[in-house]
Amino acid sequence: MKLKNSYFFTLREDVRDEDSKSGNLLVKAGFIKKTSAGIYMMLPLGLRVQNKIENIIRKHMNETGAQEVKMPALIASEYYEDSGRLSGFGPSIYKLKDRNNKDMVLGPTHEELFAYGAKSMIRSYKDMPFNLYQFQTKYRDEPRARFGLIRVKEFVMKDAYSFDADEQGLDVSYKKMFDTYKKSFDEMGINYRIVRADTGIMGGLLSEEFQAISEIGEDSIFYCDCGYSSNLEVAALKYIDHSDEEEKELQLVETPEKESIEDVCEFLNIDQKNSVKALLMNVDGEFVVFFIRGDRELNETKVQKLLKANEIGFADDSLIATSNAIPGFTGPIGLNAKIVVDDEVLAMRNFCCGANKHGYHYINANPKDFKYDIHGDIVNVKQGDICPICGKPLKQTKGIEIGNTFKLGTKYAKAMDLHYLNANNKEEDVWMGSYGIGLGRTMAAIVEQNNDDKGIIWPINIAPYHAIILVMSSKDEIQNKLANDLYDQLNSLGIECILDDRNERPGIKFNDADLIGIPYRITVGRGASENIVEIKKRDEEESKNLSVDELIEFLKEKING
RNA sequence: CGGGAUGUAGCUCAGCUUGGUAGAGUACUUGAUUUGGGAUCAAGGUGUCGCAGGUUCGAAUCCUGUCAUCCCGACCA
Repeated sequence: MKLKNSYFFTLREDVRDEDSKSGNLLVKAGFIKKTSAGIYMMLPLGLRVQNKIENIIRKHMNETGAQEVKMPALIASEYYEDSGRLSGFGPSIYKLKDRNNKDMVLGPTHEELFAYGAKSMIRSYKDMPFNLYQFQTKYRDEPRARFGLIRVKEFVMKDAYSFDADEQGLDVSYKKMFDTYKKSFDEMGINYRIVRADTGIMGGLLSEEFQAISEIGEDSIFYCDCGYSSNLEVAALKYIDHSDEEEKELQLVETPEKESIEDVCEFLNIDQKNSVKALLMNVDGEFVVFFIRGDRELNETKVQKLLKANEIGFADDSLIATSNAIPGFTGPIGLNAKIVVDDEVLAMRNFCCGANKHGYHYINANPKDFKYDIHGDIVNVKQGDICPICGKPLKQTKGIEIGNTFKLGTKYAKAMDLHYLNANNKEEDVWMGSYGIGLGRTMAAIVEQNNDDKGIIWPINIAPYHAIILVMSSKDEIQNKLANDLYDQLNSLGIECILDDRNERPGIKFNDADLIGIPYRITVGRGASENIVEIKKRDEEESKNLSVDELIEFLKEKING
């Protein structure tokens, strides 16, 4: 790309409506441009990066024998009705009607169509395994788009689907995709971590996420040196068992006007870890009171699973009034409501809790003092908790989910009637796996991880171009000729180049080169008459002067290996 | 959808409290001097002040509504 006559622009100042580092840098550097919230144009540089990411994934996918296809994005609603996900996705799915009033959707993900497609192929167990994938635009009406390309309403996803005759087969197919993802993200130079996650709307048996480590990540990740790694939403709590402690006598104490757990504990001079708090919740319209340790938070994902619930919110006054619960003073002892208690509470002894009497709490309460309906792990782990595998303290970080792998099992096969005949002439369900990578999100995550105050620093394998040649004085014949010759020569060697031949001052060219983050910068200036040019890596301070021949050898070595 | 904030030139913003008819920087055009880290001088073009209604002799400014965008929460690649 020669900049002089190209569609190329950069912005000097931060843009107002992009707060995330990556969003701001990608817009400033002219890789993307927003058209509305969560919807972006891919400009030439941005598209090149996305294509590089795509090609790395494609290469590794093809190596596994997976076959590339392309499904439509515009899909008749009936496919999603069959799987039950039309309602499952709720308002996140874009719905529209065609001229004949037929219900259509813009595909948010493609399990249904792939299952439908697979039906044409699968008759017998001999027809499997196989794996299909595509790069396709997905549409999701996100409740809130944010962070530039990280959470958007329209994005390109690589999605793959494996089809196997049984669970053992699925395990093999799954492992293949898992390894493919590792190879792909390694090649892109991403700092990521693989974590156990919730299966969510996808359903199925197992979900693992590839999380790019980043401050702005929307997911909390807990991990341990022993190899344990989990998303907060499913991270199991390893609590300390106090059940061997001697039980003291239950005692009612006055706690006037002390409603929050902080106030109560401070007033009674008790550690919050020795208290139990109540959460008065509305679970699909039913009043449920949860009891957890005073310093903990309820984990909605765990609750949804435990209670097989959809909607969880705080209970309003009318719902609370169906019981004898008193907000601020609710406790499990003598409470007439549906009670769900965290397992950790059952292992606590002599704790403080509400007395269901205005202005009073109990101290030295114990599990034997109350009844409950359901118990389970329903809280978030937090810093200071220990690893459920090895018992060492857990570490915490934040991640951007760039890829996800699911063992779906037979859920979609059952819903979509995807069956085959086994060796005994018996009909069986097909075992599916699904595997996604968000391309734009991956691009954004890489920018989040690779930048400085001057701009982006692309890893070489996904940089839009390998090198940028700056002509210091574009009116100088010798410099121009040298730069143009070099440009042609490098490109012919497979070293992708930008030639900055604009009639701009050096400072502008240096700054733009830094902003767009091209790995190698070649400056053609003073030394041009002696065939000497300067080369500098984007992420290093020092530059060095080389003859043109030396430069070509150097870059051939670095880039073509 | 709940909470907070912001909409004025291509971009970043001032002006609004106290109404009087539109500003700066940057970018852009032309010329000159410049040319190894965002030049200098001179001349020049640039706006439905987000939109709609209201108050007023008069609204960017006050009031009402509405739309858009960002941030904090529930969702996900």
